[in-house]
Amino acid sequence: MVRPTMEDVAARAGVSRALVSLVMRGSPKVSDQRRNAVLKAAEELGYSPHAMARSLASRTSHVLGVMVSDLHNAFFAEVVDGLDAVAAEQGFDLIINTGGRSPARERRAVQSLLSFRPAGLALLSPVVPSAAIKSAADQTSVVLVARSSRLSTVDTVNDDGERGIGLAVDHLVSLGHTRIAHLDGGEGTQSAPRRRGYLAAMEAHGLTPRVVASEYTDAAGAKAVQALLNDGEMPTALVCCNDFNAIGAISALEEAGYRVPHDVSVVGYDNTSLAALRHVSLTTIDQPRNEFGRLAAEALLQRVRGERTEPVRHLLHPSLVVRNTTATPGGPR
Amino acid sequence: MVRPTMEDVAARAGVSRALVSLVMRGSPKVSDQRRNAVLKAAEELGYSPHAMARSLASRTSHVLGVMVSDLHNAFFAEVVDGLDAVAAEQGFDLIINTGGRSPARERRAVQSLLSFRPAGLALLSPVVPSAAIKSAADQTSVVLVARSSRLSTVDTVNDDGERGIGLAVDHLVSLGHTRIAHLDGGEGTQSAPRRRGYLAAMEAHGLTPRVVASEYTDAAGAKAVQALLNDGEMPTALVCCNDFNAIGAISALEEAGYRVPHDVSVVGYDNTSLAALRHVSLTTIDQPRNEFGRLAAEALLQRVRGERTEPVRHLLHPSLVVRNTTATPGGPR
DNA sequence: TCTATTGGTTGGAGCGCTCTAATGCTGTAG
DNA sequence: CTACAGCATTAGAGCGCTCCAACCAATAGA
Repeated sequence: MVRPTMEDVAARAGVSRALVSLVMRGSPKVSDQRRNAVLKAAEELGYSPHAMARSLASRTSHVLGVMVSDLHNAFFAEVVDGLDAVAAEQGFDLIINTGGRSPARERRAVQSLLSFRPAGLALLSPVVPSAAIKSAADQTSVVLVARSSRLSTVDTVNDDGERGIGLAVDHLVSLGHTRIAHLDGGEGTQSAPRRRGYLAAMEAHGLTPRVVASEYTDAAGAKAVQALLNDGEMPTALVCCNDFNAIGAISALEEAGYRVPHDVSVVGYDNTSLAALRHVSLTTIDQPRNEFGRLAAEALLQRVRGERTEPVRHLLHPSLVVRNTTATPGGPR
Repeated sequence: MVRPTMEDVAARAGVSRALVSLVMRGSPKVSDQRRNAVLKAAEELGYSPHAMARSLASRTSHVLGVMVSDLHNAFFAEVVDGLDAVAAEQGFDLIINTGGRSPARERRAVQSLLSFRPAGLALLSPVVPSAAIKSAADQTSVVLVARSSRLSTVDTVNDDGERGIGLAVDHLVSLGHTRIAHLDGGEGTQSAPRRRGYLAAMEAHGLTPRVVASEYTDAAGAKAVQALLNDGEMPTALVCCNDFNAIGAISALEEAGYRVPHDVSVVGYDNTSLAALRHVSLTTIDQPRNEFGRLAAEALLQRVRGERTEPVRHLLHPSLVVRNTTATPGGPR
């Protein structure tokens, strides 16, 4: 378990430690003969370079830190895929961490990532206060994904939630719906733009909006439908704040004897893997998650390379994914 | 962006670097006066210790590496929660990484984790060949979660899949079912014990087993039901290899006009968050995922502390979660 | 022939920290 | 008044690596 060092490899290959260092970094200015000797010795000893010693000595880092606020949410898995693809392309490694949506734990997670002195830090939908983000940004380049910020030192990558909900409303209107309600995300991070988008789209179509208070869970979606039922008149279409909420809404509708989409159309938001299940087959709004990750990584790497110091604000276009929970009012023709 | 070092803090506090080091490590042998001066200086400078320099100098590590084979699967999120809880308790940090279920990428991920010289390494359901695991185990303590191994140098944490499926069969039999089929996981990691468990349980009850080839996806579950339909006689209950498979099976059953659980009962495996959705409400087998993580972390820390060198093999008891997809044959009374 | 030039190679300093051994400084006992 | 604990504090070496400047052929140009 005691691992060989460069010195050991150098001794075995009969060269200096500096030469081994050059070989390990793939320098061209090494004769083939020596290179092979070094590689052979390294192989025989099972040597692999010590990342920390390397970055300590070079005063540079080839590591990007990623704080995922919620590992349970597959949304972030795809963002990480995008980050990883770009990072790997450019010779960077990712180290990931999670805050479990608890500010305290998240703060610890960010501290822990910073203690590795990463070249950059991606915070995926962080819940820590803005001050904590600022202090991290004083120490390294920071990009925020799925959270906006006015800090001039951080980059951000978000989807255009206003536009996304607009797509949902347009789709329903084009099917002939006029009584379209919105199940609102309440305090959730992205619920404000989504609500704005709903109101704007309804107004643009000359329709009367109806916002029902709800939350980002399936239980909340079901509860909101109960409220709608008690209220009397059921709309012919529901635009939900996210997929979980939509699924809850659908099950409550079905329990109450409504058929989806025959009697009521339902649209979700996020295009989670859930929505694609044939048993669910939810019409929803897709966010380009992989692209989020790619752009976040690129933003970080641009700063690392010193190509840019101005903050960048990416606002990506969501898209509509039509499945089987929307139809013309009165049922599919 | 140029960060202060211990030297800077020492100068500001008017003490030596060694004393700052003692304060940072919470040593008791520092006078309160100096301690406060140091903490104040550190605070003012925004100093935080450099994890790599620290572990380089101390030749020890307070980091556990975690390789998650698939970040998209929420199963692992809970395992990570367990790992994190125990690690944090004992002053260890987690660094996570993912292999995206690709052996090549996974290998890179493990290499990257090893380059940080972690105190231990947890591999969650790795797909790399056993040789790669062995070579990692030569370099640090390794624990495998949701993958078994005969390597004498690694610990393992698994659920007893045989017993889990047994619980499902027992449950169905107690409801009065006799024609119970198993949708098999094919090449999947845990499908062999699950199949064995099914066969053993059926035999124990004196029933005729029926294994249908399938896979760990909802599409495969639906396809297996199609095969069953073409085959003629539909069983009254289905024990599926996992939750996704079960959901696919359910939707295919419903499309074919069967009611679940009225005509056919369905049991999943894994108790994913999916299963708990009211729209799905799937009877399934729960694995103690959080416990997986806790035990994995403890196994690692035992080795780190040198308390144990013999490998440990944890085989945890799964449990049955009854929801709304199982009932007496012919429908709930 | 002598000086540049080039390409391969090396020693040594130093990155930010920890750890050991040694230092200075009380206070108490002999 | 010396001796010796016992404690807080510090200097210095060293962790595994990178980087710089220096070095040493071997070749090219004058």
